[in-house]
Amino acid sequence: MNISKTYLPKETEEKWYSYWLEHKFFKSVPDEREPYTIVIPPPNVTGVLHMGHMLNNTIQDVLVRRARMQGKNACWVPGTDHASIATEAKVVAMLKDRGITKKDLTRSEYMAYAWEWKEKYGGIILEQLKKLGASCDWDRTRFTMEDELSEAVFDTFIHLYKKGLIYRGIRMVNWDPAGRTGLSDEEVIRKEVNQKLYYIKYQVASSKYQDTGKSNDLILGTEYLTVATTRPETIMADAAICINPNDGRYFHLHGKRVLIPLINREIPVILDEYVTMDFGTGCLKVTPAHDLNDYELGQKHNLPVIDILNDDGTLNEKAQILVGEDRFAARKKIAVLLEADGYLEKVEDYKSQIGFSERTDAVIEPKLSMQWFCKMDEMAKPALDYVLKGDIKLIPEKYINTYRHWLENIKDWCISRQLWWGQQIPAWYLPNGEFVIAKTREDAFEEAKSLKSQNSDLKSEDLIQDEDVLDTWFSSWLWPISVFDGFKDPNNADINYYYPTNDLVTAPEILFLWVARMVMAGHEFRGEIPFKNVYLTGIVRDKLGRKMSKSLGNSPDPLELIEKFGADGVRVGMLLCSPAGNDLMFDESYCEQGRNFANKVWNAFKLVKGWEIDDSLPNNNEVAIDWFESRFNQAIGEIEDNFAQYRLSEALMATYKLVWDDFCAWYLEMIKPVYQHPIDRETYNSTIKFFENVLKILHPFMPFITEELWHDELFGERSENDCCIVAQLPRYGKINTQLLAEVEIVKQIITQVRNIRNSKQISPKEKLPLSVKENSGVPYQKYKLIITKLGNLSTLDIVAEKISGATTFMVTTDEFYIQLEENLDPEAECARLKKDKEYLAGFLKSVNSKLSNERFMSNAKPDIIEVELKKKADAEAKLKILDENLAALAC
RNA sequence: GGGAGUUUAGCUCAGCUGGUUCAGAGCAUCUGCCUUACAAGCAGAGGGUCACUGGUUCGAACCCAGUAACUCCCA
Repeated sequence: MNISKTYLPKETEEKWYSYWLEHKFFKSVPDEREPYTIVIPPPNVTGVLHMGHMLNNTIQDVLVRRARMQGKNACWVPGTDHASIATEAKVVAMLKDRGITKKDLTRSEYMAYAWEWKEKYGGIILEQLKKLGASCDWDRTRFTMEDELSEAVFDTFIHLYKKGLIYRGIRMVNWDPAGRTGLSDEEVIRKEVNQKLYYIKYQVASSKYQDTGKSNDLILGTEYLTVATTRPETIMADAAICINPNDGRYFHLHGKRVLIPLINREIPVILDEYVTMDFGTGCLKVTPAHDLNDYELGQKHNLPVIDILNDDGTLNEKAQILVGEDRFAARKKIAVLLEADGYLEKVEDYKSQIGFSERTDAVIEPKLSMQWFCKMDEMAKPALDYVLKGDIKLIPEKYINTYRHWLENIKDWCISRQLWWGQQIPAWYLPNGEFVIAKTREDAFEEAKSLKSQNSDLKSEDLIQDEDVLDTWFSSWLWPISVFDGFKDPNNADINYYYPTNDLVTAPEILFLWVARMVMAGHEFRGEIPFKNVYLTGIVRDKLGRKMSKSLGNSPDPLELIEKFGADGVRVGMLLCSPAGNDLMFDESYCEQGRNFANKVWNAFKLVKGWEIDDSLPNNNEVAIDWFESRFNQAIGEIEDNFAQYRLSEALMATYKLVWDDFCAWYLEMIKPVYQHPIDRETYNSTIKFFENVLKILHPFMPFITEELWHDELFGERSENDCCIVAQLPRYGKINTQLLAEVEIVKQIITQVRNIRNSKQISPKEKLPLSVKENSGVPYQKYKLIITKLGNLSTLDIVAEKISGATTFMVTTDEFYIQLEENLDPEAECARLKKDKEYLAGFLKSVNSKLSNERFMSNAKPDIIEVELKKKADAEAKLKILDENLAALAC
């Protein structure tokens, strides 16, 4: 027999992953069993595995493997998301490498390149997930832009449009002037930037105007108001000046009008409590076309929208001055102009948050444009109810508040994007500007012909499809339904069996973007929830608490981690530092701990593997066997409880301690035969059984090492399909609580003996004599063997009298004596006992003060009083013994 | 600006309905061990004013109010 000294993950992992695949253990088809379903949050096709995926998918795999081992029909559906913007960026970069620019391509040429890119790189991340051990049903792999899923997108778009839930409208979007596209909020990166705050003077009209109300009669006064702005180049787009109605400094401005410097356009002074009085001067310039908040303010006050910027960020004719200048150049120039004409009061340094394009790093320009929207308020209501009623559980619960807050203040969803990669909006424009909604040109043509306004010579080619594509989330919100073809065939066997799914594991960042919308889609299109539980993971940070990011370079490469510590080690490492819902401060050392744990299991196996059986030997280990069985069952209960609450790291820790401490450090040590001595058959068989159970409960966390060991001949013959991955988890069995309690006492005794050995620097090899004067009723005879073995004792005598001149210790109220060869140090002994006494006396005092407190006695529940009385009795008994021992030492 | 959350040992976190000898776990640290399963290990030990200030209560890490620091989400 030649077993390596440490566990070597590499060969094991590949071997078993292929074995599982070959034997189709990940595959799921509907049958009579209870289903357990997870749909993967589809990673972007552009994605490479990062630590967030590692965490997320480890959790999913643990849940799926556990369900599988509970006898459920476990189905984990994998797939990828087409990720419009991210992919478009990759494709544009690829084209650039080949010397092609997107502008030179037609839409269909471009799409051909994009698909080429997708086919080449789009599956990388799924391959990487296999290294982690992810037990997805790969036959079910889907892609949000494959034909069938796109069909679903078009159908739902049309459905919602017909229902009146989709409309076109003008709205402020994040405009990237370099990329010349709108961006979603998620693609905007906010950074703090040093800027200048310009204080600009606006001339106030005289009071004569107030009387006549005709602007012709405007008479200029000498009065000015001052506005602080970071964007002086947008003053030409101003629609009003806004002040807080409660601002005492400006009561005299109520109802007045002012002139925009340089262009002398006249605008009103309006009142709104939106303006903070202590920022800047308290006067806010309202520029509806170029600021989101100003836009909303403008809507409220019916202000005109004057857009002075072109798509590329240069000023247009509406600006009247500096036309054609870039916005930043214009900013500098206008400051000079203002200064020259005396309109610039001062300039201050100012720090503020500015949005940048994730792709081009250009400063984002809020811009009004025609977009498609999906109405949300109607759909939000049932989505909220599901969560509030508890049909869908959010874990941790704190997210219910966040979820509610969002849904109660929901805004319509802008679903169009100025990109090519994605589902093109199925809207077709007629030459007269009208449009129809239809899936195909043919359908659109039919539809268009039926419009009253159309003349009969309308041709199919006259229709022009909307250039924009749909937001990626407009396909991913259908994911739990579309992966089971629930749109194409709403009554098929898969969707009826697997839907609603059980658990969704995802990041809290996309609670609104994705989770809430899936709930809406589930209700809208199936009248049902899409999943029962949503487990929201934390964000993986480095140990300094910083988010992991490419630019910081603080993110380890998951594949290198797997290389270094093994997949099992990394999985354990991830879970060890991931309390439910909190961010996790990842550090490689957790993976090291995971690897060490795998190694521990490996070595326990080596030990048992080395044993020879001697059938003539009696079983002396009944107590140890009974104890471990009870302890195991107790731990199963704890683990199940933790899983029920989705406390995965605690479930793992309970498993870890059961295996390392109880199984390895206590049980195996209790029964381990002396080196090169055989073991009896009964103990051996029980141990093998225990070991097999240990492998089972470890499997969801550590699939590879457990599968490897499972197939060792130590555990007997295995048929081809007898694998750990499909073994049935041990069920909760009976617990002997008295035995468990007594063994805890036994462990304390052993620890005390070892402690004394350690503190007196006695070699671990030297056997010590121990005597016990039992007062508590613990049947020590029963545990003699165990205590003698683990305490390395020469004798264990049960005595009736105290032994003088011995080192003593107490466990509960039982007294223990070790007679050492050399004289004990009475002073040290004395000091130790006195310290114990002091502690006990203090403890007793606090108990007594409670018991003598009338209000405690009259208010506390009877069982609490009972406990206090018991504490008192115990403490008094122990004190008595201590006093006797102290007396014996004459100190 | 609005909302949510966090603060317990050096680190990461448990601590349920206020009451067991309740101040815990893992890691790290320290001491002693190469005791033939494992030094990626074994044995033992030491670490905390439960952020701060008040309050409620017979009793507070836990409930209430305020303060401070940090984090996230929305704007």
